[in-house]
Amino acid sequence: MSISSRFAVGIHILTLIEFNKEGVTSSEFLASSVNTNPAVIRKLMGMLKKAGLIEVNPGIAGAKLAKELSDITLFDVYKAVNVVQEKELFSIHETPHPNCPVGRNIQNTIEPIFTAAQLAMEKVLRNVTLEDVVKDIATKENIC
Amino acid sequence: MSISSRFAVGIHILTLIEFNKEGVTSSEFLASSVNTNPAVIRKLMGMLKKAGLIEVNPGIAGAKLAKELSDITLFDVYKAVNVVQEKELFSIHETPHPNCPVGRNIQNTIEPIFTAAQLAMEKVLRNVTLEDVVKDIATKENIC
DNA sequence: AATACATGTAATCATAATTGTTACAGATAC
DNA sequence: GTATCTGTAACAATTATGATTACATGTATT
Repeated sequence: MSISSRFAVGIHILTLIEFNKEGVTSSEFLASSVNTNPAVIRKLMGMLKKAGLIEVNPGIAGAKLAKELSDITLFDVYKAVNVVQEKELFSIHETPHPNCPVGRNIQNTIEPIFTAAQLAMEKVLRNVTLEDVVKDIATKENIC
Repeated sequence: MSISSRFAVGIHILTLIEFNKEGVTSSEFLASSVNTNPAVIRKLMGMLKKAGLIEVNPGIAGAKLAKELSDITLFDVYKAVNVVQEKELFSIHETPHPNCPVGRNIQNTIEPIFTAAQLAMEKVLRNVTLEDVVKDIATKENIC
């Protein structure tokens, strides 16, 4: 099991909008860089727009960032593209048998541990911004 | 997307083996508590056995723990039941376009961040043992 | 040996999520 | 009005999950 690549593609989209900020960043342009279908990109753009991360309008070509680079964390993107729900990174079997001491308690015992693990993962994402990503790529391209 | 309930069920199995340590813990008995099919349990028992967490033998009813409770972490169970591969909690789109500065760098830039997030999650699992789980349930049952 | 019962394992199925594809409606600019 | 873009829905291919059935294999008991 893996978390959907919508997350990675969402980061790609936002990063490329920044790199191409002087130009027009259409869904087709983005799709070419990501190597996927423009409709896939437009669906993701809709999610990013709904989350207030980009500005994009019907009929008008190109998307723009709606916030400062340093003000968008990877956690924001992660939430925007809806890859993992709150407290649902781990799934727990639904109906264990209530006549068994383990069966009737396992869910309540495990749930806070799973939630803590999920939060620890998400904390890492909160501590990385798009600015970090853009700068890292700029460094790799020697254009810093 | 959620991580397979094999993980939660694996914890359930090991915990119930401990609670029933005076008796015979067969796949049918476990299946009844988990509320699933015995064949599902036997498949998981095979994984737990392969990881050295339980002892179980063909033809002989019942499974036993192969280690001390305090010596089995939830991370051990997580690895045993094979729910998430190393560095693969997050998936990254495979073939971005190499002619684009973002396309040719995004994978290498994102991968260490994703790995760090996965490791943070797994660290929480490493710090919880089956003993913790068993004691928590015992407390809830007022049999501590 | 024969029987009963357990584990080990493969095949199959229903369901759900993901990703890509096509198509088209609606909005904008020229 | 035409061209171009976004927004969105419908559909298909692929994959993972979890349940189910069936049966081979191993052990204990009689």
